[in-house]
Amino acid sequence: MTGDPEDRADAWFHALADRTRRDILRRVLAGEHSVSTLARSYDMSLTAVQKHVAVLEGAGLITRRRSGRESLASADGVELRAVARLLTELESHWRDRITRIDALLAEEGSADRPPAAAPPTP
Amino acid sequence: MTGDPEDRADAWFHALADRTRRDILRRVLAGEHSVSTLARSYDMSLTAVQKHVAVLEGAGLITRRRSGRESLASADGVELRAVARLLTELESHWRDRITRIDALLAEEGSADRPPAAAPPTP
DNA sequence: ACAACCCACAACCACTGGGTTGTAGGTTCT
DNA sequence: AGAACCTACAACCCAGTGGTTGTGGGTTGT
Repeated sequence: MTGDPEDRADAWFHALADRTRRDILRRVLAGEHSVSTLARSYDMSLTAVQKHVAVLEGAGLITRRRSGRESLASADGVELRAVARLLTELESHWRDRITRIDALLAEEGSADRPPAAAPPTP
Repeated sequence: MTGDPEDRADAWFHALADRTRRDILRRVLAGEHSVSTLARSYDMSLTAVQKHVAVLEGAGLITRRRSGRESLASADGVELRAVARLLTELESHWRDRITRIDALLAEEGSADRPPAAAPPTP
């Protein structure tokens, strides 16, 4: 993990950009699952599922602990909230524009119809 | 666009999984930009930027309109909110688990220390 | 001790993704 | 008309991704 926000975002979105991984994430968010248990749900080899789990783990979206011969994957929603927050920050660029446009319109409006009492520039 | 939610999610996250595309999205959310204007900001060919814009458009994250010889890209935050909503839905799996665990703990607690007055099963 | 099971890892393969260059067509400006 | 500009598209290259099989090692149950 490099710590660079852009790298983290790359890892997050890349991990989420596969439907199998999203499904694994759903299951794991609902409770701990072993890799082989997860693998039984998909029409692919165990190794493939292993790799998907590794990608999710590398992105910090899930964690694993060993219990005897099996490796249990679990996840909390905290990291997902971080991803959602990033999207909200992106969206704020748009909201900024909207408020900027509103400000312009208001200014224009006041230019067309100047205040009756005091002039705007003291 | 297939309309299948999983396909849409694939497209969304894949589009967001590239820092150049995220940056383009930021700029475009802040206001309309032509493709060549965008291209000037990056150390890559115009064609590469064109492709990035096409991916974002394919994912429904931005739209384009032609104005004379240039193609202006713009975006609103609505689609991004949809992505964030999807993440929140994923996270809800986790919250469900937490509330389930809380319920179990509460049940256990009441079994250890049953109510003094009325029995729980009427 | 042995079989059955779960996992890790290496090697390989087909396909996609991000990047390039080159060519060509429509627009704007002078 | 001609130059400069913006975009579109095809063809290609290389790296990475998602998938496979095979091997091997630790764990559990009989």
